[in-house]
Amino acid sequence: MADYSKDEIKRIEEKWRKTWEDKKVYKTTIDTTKPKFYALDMFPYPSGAGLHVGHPLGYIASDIVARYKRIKGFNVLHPMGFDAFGLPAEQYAIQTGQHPRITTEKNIATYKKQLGQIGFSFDWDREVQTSDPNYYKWTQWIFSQLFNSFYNKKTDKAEKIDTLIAEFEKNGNANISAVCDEETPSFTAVEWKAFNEEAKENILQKYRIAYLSETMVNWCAALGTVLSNDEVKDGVSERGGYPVERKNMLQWSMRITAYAERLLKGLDTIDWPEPLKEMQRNWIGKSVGCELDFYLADESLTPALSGGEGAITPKGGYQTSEKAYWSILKEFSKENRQNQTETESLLWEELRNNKLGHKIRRQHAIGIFIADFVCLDRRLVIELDGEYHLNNKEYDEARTAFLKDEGFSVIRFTNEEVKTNHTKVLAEIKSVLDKSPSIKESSPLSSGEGRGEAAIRVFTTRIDTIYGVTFMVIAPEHELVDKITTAEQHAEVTKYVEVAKNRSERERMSEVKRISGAFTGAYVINPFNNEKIPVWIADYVLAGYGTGAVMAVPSSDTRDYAFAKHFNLPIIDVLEGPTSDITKPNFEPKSGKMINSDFLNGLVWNVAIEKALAKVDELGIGERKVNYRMRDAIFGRQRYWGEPFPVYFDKGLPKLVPDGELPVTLPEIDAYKPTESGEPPLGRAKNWNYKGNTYELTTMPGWAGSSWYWFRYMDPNNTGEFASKEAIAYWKDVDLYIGGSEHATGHLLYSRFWCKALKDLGYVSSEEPFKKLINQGHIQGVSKLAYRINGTNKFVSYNLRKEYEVTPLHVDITFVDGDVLDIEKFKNWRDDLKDVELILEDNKYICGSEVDKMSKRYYNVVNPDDIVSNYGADTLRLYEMFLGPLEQSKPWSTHGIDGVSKFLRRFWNLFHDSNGNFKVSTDEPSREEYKVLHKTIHKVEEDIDNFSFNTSVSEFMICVNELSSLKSNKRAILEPLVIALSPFAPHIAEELWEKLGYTDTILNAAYPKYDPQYMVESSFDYPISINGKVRAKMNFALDMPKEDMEKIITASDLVQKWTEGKAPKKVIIVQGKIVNVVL
RNA sequence: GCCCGGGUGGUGGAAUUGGUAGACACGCAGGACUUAAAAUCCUGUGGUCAGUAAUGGCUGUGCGGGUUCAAGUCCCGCCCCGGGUACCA
Repeated sequence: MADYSKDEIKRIEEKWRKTWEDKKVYKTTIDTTKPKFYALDMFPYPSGAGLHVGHPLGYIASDIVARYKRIKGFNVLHPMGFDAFGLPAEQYAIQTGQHPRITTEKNIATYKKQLGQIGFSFDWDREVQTSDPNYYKWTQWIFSQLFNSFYNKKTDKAEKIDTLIAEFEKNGNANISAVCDEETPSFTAVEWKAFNEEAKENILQKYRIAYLSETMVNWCAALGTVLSNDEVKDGVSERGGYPVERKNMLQWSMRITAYAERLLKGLDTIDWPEPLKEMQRNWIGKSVGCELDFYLADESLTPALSGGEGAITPKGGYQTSEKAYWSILKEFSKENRQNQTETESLLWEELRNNKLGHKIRRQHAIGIFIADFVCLDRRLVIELDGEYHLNNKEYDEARTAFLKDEGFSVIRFTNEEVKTNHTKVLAEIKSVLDKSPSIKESSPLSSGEGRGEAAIRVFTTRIDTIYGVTFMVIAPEHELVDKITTAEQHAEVTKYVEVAKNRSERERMSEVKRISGAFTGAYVINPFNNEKIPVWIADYVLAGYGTGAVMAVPSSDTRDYAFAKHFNLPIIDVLEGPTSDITKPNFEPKSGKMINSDFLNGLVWNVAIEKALAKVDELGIGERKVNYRMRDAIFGRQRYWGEPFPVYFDKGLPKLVPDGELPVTLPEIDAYKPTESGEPPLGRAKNWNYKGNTYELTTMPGWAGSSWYWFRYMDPNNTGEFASKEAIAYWKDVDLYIGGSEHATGHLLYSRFWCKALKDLGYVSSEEPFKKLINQGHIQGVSKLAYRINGTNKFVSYNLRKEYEVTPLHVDITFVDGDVLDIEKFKNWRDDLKDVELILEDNKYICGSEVDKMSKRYYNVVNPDDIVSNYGADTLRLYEMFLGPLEQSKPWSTHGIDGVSKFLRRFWNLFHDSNGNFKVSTDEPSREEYKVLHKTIHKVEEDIDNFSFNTSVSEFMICVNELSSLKSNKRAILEPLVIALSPFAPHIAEELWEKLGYTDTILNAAYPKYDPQYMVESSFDYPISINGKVRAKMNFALDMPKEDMEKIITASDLVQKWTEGKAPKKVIIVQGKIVNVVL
């Protein structure tokens, strides 16, 4: 009676989804008696558009694997959740005032309803939402862990910052090998102890894995926030396509660069698609080379040594502070100058304006300290011991030691001395000054010691080509540009720097590569051959990579070549060989032997590099250096809808909210916009503070919550830990992860980073989070187009459009049947279409088609719900798998969905007689029937293991076709078959399983065992090919000796016909495969 | 430009270590059932030539070469499409 009709399908599927839910058949618990399997999908961001047919593609695949592994005896973890923080909900909030939480909750409800119709075996009790305070409590906690960690290069892992502080107290930072900012100053234990809290924290920020720093960020004014590098594509924001500019801001960052090497190496240990690994490798961008100094030629040094504003390096000029501290010290010294003590004022009046014949500066930063008075020319510091100094002997000693190190001598006077006897004080100062040598006279460049101070450092991976260097190029932003530019070139250089600065990133990228640059007038000396080479600036050299300076070798670098050609600079060949000529299209920069290269002549590139490196060492002008393209990840966003930081500011210093007081929940605010004063939206929150201290006002970026969520699924309701030790020990890592490749350099990189950091800190055991990863392809939408004749309200049918100037309009695909437009629906769609005139062909309006991203704005979204209501969930599941290989992108079309729908009906019919009554026979099946069954079991198993779901669906179809023609309805065949099909089409399988008399869910059945004995054949139909072309078939026993076969074949009519009686040259017999007769 | 993928019938796509190219499905054509349609079932279906037909020949996996008894699969040289990335020294 029960036909597998549309209504019946609906009844069956709804019945089972309800039963599964009621019985909680997907509930997963730790079971140490079974091996675990963790099948994970990339959790979705719940957008307002709901699910389209592209979303379930990966979910279906992972669900098949999850169900398959379960019936194979694994304890399967297969969860789902939502990446619920994000920009769209917030943009919507800005426009409408609706709280992003409400938008998000609504969207999640839609997603869950849609997902619930497809029969996924998700354990919804483990659902996570990143915007849930119970979840982001732990995101904040992880942030705190990273804030409290640094990267120890010796142990090659992250460690607690406390151990670093202990080391500072013991030995300063001299012996420490830790990842830190390049500009971190060195200090001794004594100095460390002398630092005030602020200075200490400033140092620690240079080591922390989560840290605050002044950095160049991608600022998107339209979105009112900064974006990470992976969120910027082609100079515009990935979301929305708004312009992005570079801007210096105080920002939270994550020191992912500390993990660059491990992130790179780890790729070799995981089973991911090669293109994706390649993307990560490129993103990390490791290049091995060396840094070396090119000294400025003598005439270029003059301005450098004149002192004053033209000083070339911090140590040689008036800017004697540590660069990293300059911004802080500057403020202090300014303040000090305004609040001078009486004694200081007194002395200053006598020292200023060269009164003693020497230029004296007051409150001047040297290194990390501020000296009261200093004469830079004579390297003398004059200190007054005020109240502060008097009470801190240790501090004074540390200062003196430090200043001596910097080459300064220090004389001290007490306040008393200055007040009571200042003539004597002045006389003493003058005599010391007069006695000290002027540094102008002892040029730092003539002694080996100071030489490095007047050099430009370059990074190169091709030190072997150093004899081909004919000029140097530095970035327009390079710090030495002002210092080395000669007076004659000053105007030109300044102009170029201005132009380069004002060209936005977008312009730089979209522009056709235009060669531009300017000569600075300065020269440097090639340390290998003492050649004098000019220094240019050009924007093809990036300030942010390497040292911001390159040694240009136009004969082996195409950019240098183009530059040299454009500005008519010399070119020296250093490579010889057929592919070593840069002007030829087959140029290969690493081919050929060195020429014109002195002691490197005749060597190949890699040998030459080693020799040249040895020379660099010998000269002491540089060292081997590994550079990474990857930058630290910006971690703050000026947005509302994200995780608040567990950070508050106490006297300007960032402090963590104690773990026990987490989460810091997102406050309610009146509008989701920046404040009038330009603070992030959180600045609007009323009475939102930590014990009176202001909280950090930015929120975490979208990737924060997704960088660890797979751990939370292991133990989602734990209130004491992000996941229990037991759960982490059991579930470990993800065995199969399915999702899109668009997350290659975002989510997938950050997740690996956090996983490694959590491992270093002892919280998890896996170095890599996702052992096996598959990128499902994108299902594209097929848009339908109508053609409006320009300047009219007429539309012309597809094939007639060529005769007019037309503009295509995306038409809602629900108005189109095949290619034919439903004119009525079209006209009623929008007001502006009410009165349009349609030019028809054959009385029809034919639409054009185009493959686009499936998106609301193209009106081409196909909803899985519609497919489910028309065909059922099982058909949707099978069809999406049958579409083609999982990894492949393809446009959606429902052509062929009838095929899988028909297959299910035929499968159903195997269990039913022509009246629709359930009827299976208990007779013993024939060998042939067994063969069909076992062939299917085997092939399907193999296909699932290879994630080749389309071919496994084919195999099921073949199986059903064969069983149908055998009219087989044997229980011994059908029962195992239902189990094998159940991962693909769980509803129909469960229904038939019940009809077969089982009361427990099919999920608890055991996968049928493949028995190869049914595959064993005694004979084989050999294709007989003559000269490689198959002409006939002959049946032979598989164990027949080749010689016997050859005799029969040679004697056969067929062969006789082709050989015309002559003996064949050769007969090749591949047992069980093919026979080839060669004439 | 560079780095990955990939090019197979009208369409989506199959093809272990080289071993019967086009599985499976859609579409199309013909037939059965039906008053009719839908549904279902059966048959055929790469192209081409010969033949009433059974059948047989030639040709065929982007293009041009090569290796091999045998090439969609391996090698060399090109063309085209998709994705990623971009002055990274």
